[in-house]
Amino acid sequence: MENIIDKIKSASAAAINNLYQTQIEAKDISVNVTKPEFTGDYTVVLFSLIKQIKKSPEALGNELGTFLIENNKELFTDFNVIKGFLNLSVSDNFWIGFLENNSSDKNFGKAMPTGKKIMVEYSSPNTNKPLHLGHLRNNFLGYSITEILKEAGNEVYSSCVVNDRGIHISKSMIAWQQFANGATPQSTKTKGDHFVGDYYVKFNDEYKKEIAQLKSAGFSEEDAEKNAPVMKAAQQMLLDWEAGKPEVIDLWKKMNAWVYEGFDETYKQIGTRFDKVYYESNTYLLGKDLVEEGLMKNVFYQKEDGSVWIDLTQDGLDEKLVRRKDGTSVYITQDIGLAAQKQKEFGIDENIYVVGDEQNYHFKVLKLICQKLGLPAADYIYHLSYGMVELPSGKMKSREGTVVDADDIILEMKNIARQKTEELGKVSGFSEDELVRLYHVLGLGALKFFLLRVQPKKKMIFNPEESIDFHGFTGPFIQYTYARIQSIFRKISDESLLRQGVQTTNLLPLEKELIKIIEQYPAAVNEAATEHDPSKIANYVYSLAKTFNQFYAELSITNAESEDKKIIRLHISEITGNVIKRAMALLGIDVPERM
RNA sequence: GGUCUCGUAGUUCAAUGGAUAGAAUAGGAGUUUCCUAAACUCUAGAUACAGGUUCGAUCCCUGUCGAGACCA
Repeated sequence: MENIIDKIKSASAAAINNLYQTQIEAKDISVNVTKPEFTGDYTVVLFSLIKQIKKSPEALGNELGTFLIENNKELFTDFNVIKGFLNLSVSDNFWIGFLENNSSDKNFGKAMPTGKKIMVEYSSPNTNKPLHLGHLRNNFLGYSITEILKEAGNEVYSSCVVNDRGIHISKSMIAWQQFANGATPQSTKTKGDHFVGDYYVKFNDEYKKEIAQLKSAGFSEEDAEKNAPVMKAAQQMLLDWEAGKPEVIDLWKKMNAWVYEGFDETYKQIGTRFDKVYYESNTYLLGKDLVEEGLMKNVFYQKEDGSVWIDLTQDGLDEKLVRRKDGTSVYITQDIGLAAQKQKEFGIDENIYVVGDEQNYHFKVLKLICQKLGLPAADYIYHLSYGMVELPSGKMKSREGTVVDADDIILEMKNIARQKTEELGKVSGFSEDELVRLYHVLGLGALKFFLLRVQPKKKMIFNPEESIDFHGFTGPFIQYTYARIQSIFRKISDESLLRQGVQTTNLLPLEKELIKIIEQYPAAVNEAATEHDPSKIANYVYSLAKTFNQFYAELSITNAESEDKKIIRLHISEITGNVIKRAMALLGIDVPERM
């Protein structure tokens, strides 16, 4: 359905066509929401038009305004021209009609199917350490963009590539073998991913110790690093793994299973799920055939030592290695292979990677290579790049113990939710189960909103000293607004009021303001989807909740001055609640009926 | 050294090239016989610097300074 701004654009284009016989496309006309200090609802910016239509902005504005009102009597009631701006007033009837058509539509905002298939790859953890705050940003972004793209009418699959092989895993394995004495997550009552992560840390401690010993025995720094026994053991273990040595494979499976158990618990908490999980241990050999193909097509070339490269200097990048001289592949080779694999398996039109911005260069290269190889959909590889989550002191560093652990922060958020709720004392009559559920919804709502309200590409700062707020531009603020609305509907005795038609013909400013914001919801979803930016939804839903709270504070709903006003305000409340719930769901955030 | 990203109130974030740069938080002052005060109202406070393009620049271009990432 065409929204009001698009309507104004096409009406203006038609009017210009009619008045001046000048072809202007609707999309080239700029229409904004009118600033509150001026009269009107929407503003046509005239400056850009006067080059083609040789008129003064005032004359053009007046002629265009007159024409628009004459020919769209049901839509516009009035206009004024100030400098180069044509301010149009939209009739209350239009808004009331919009409200009647949509107020009880639970699916309001869901776009018509586009027929497009999109894959979103995100999360992609390593199996040697537990998740931290940065991973949460990744997971929330990936989940949210998946839901947003669905809402915008696409068929979306989410996928995850688990980095389950390589030297880092071997390190944890060696440390466990040497120091664990057979301990398990069960025997130590430790969550599996933390358990394995502890041995990764243990490995590094031991490695440092050995380096220090070797150095004091006269080794150079470099030689010490190479010859430390634990490092040599880890490297040997990786070779054994590649050779398929049974006891190594068994240990590897056992330790990965512990990690997966831990991850599953966290994923369940935060609501992450995937349609398809790839394991690098299965995919790391992909792409080898594409190297051959690339050589045949002369996309790649071979150096004298036998290594295979691609020359991207024409595209402003460097030369990139795609196969080592010993025949082993590099990271990007398997990424190319996996991109082709996803394409084959799912027939996707767009391939989105949610990966941190330290890999910007990698994805530029990946896209270029795929394009040059002529892989289908290579043009629609999109790197949804996001900035680091930093502490006030700078980057989180595991070596300095400044990593904010995902499980810890989730637990802390829930505890804050509990504490604040108890202080307010509004939850009498809740069972213990309901309370636990509420703290979960509030704690995760605050955390998710905090991480999603910022544009992905910007790095963000998290200050653990000042815990995440529950007031202002936050998840709980919006959840609270929703709970208030539900409370209204619990109180009204006569449900049939909601099925009655709206009789009012005039809207108060706050009533109209709310309807106007609601009308923009589908456009907001569309914008978030095309820009791959959940923060657009966060900002949108916040402004909706904020405006509703003003409306709620100033106007009485259940005790409205007339029956008609009561009915229309109930309709407004209902659709506001629906939109808040839908928009929050796009961020992966649940809303409580009471809080 | 090369490439890329970012620089907006004390702090954390907004602003398809459009009007007097919005919020939140911290600060100051208020609002509760009536739908949930996790709310609402008022107040004070910012575009790193210098050029350029444009009717108009926080946004585009160039340079400087500052923060970060990647590649050696």
